[in-house]
Amino acid sequence: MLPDRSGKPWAGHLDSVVVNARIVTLIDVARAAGVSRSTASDALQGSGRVAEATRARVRETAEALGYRPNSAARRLRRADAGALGLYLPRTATRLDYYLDLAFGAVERAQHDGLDVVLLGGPTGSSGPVASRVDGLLVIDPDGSDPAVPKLLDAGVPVVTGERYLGPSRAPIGAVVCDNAASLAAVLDHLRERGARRPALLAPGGDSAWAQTLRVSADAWGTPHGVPVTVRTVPFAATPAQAAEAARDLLTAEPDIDAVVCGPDGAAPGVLHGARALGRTPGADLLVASCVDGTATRTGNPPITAVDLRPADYGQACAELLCDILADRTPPDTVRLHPWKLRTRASTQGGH
Amino acid sequence: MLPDRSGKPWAGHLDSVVVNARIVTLIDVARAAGVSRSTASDALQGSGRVAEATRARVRETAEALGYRPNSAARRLRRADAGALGLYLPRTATRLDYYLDLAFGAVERAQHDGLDVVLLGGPTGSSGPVASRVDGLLVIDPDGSDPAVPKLLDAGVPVVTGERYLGPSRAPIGAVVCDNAASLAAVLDHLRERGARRPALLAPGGDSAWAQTLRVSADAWGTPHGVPVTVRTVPFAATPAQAAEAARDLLTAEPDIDAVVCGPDGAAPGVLHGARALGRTPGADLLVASCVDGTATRTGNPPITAVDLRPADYGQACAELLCDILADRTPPDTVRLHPWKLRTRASTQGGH
DNA sequence: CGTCCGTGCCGGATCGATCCGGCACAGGGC
DNA sequence: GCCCTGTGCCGGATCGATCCGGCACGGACG
Repeated sequence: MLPDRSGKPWAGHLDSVVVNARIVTLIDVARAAGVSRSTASDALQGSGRVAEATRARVRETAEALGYRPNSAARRLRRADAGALGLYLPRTATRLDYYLDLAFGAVERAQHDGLDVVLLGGPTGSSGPVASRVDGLLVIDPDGSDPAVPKLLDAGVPVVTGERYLGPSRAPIGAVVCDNAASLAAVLDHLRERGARRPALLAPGGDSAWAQTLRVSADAWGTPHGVPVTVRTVPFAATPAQAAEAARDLLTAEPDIDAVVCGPDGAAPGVLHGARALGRTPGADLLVASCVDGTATRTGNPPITAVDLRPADYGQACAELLCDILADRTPPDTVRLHPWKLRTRASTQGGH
Repeated sequence: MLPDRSGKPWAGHLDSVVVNARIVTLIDVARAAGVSRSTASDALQGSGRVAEATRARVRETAEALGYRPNSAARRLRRADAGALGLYLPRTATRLDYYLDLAFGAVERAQHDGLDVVLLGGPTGSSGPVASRVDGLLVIDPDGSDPAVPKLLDAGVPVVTGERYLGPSRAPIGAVVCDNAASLAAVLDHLRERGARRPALLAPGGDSAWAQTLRVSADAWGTPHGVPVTVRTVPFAATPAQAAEAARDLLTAEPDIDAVVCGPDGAAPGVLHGARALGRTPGADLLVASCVDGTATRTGNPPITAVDLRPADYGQACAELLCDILADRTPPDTVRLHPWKLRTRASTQGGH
């Protein structure tokens, strides 16, 4: 039996005015415009040799008939998928960051006529991804996530957001942030505001972002002659865990006068834990975060943070992948994404 | 020129061991198994009449050769798209809610072998969606969002999350929450905890959720003989706006002893605004939210809220759409999604 | 006037999987 | 021995857009 291509209850209004509505194909356009399929195709594509008058006529006919190219047919012929896959870490934190990033990627991808397919979590590999997407965006790949190597070996080009530090094949491109520099900027800012004994609640996990933060604290402290106390909390730390870590830290080393935490989600917990010990965030204890987000913007007090500009970041990742797919950029390109320090009341100091 | 289907630098490891690797098609499998294309197809599909021994042999050959069906070809022949579109409101709030929901939808869709395509915001319509997806999920459709009518008229079935109240064609299915009941449950809970003068910071906007909340406050208040003061704040209220609204409200009517706010993002603002007036959230002022989220879970104090269980909600939306597409469920089905009240310290009361 | 070349358009082949009608063969019933 | 039924497999057609080779026509030039 032929697949049902006729009218359905959900058919659009265009169909409801025409009896026995059918999908308009290129052949219909060609017939109506009095040309052949090839000419119609060339006219609409901009390819081939077509007289300007013919091209215009075909375009008008297509418009008038409501012609929509069948994407499956086009993809079959062109041997591409017309879509990018997007893999986000399935962590409980930084969610608004990832959603912003996703929409940024969608915006850039549709600029190149590509869809963005949201890939499932580590659980369901959901079958072969190769023939369904032209390339993959893998965001904040964690070295211990078993899904990442599979994606890197799926047979399509992969661009990562942040570097991939795992053992598998390297991605064909990456967009990275200079996390060492942004952490240094935060520590510089805290020093400027009077902090002498900063500490870092570093995120755990095997992502490049987390690893860089853990390593960079020392790299900043040594030349400044200021040891930075580093304590590791889970990547997706709950506020309760963050609060407990902050209490431990401030109890063990009471002269700590500034706390930098990793993801924005942990910041409210730090505020809470500090207050429980009688400290006043923003005054006798400066607080900052390495990631900006709802929690830092709306904190009480609002929390100084590094704005990674997630929507632009997502755009940049999609742009790099599109550029590589279209041969506008050579493989193995790495691009740098700029960040911005948002100074807020939590590092005001001055007590 | 033929599209390049040969080895590429990003080809997977399977290709790197074979010189001149090619994509394995059904014909290759058929030849290797000593049968015709049709038989190979039937054997792998489970359709047609095929001897069990043959079926097993074909399956093994396919596995051994690493055969992956070309999805474009399959979609062309079967006249389907193999994907669902997901349209999320591009609001600045409730982001984690929507991301959880999206992953829920992805999980359910891949159970039916479907991809989920993330649709862009109201700006870029990104061309015709009809031939790229088999159906659409439109979440929290706002009556004033111009993109929604376009999606409803795109020529594919649409399932909405929450009802669509706009003027356009109705969706073919919907998954709804009983928001009147959940608001009533919150108000009941507050009364039980001693509140006598509750107020609602209702969300603005034309979504069914927002409209229901605004209407339901009166519906609860009248039989209880307790007027519920309703003040409308923007749907995507910033904490600052929420704080200001709370201050206004509590200044104008100082005997208000409980505030219910709409989205979770507004709750911290309410806490802040109340404290600025010398009130103590959780003690002499109860606070609750109609949506659970990071902000309510991690608030200080943690805020009682209605958990809409977004991941399950996304699954339910995808499931309804899949069921309708597969004719397992008749069109125009509406399903009810259960919610749960999370009681937390912000409504402890007892001062 | 004959040849050459460039423009404009067209026909057929192609991508890969699916589906339907039909053929061949074996076995059973009369 | 003949017909009839049913199983197992196959060939061709099909989905719709794209792409390449090639044909026809008209102007230019020697």
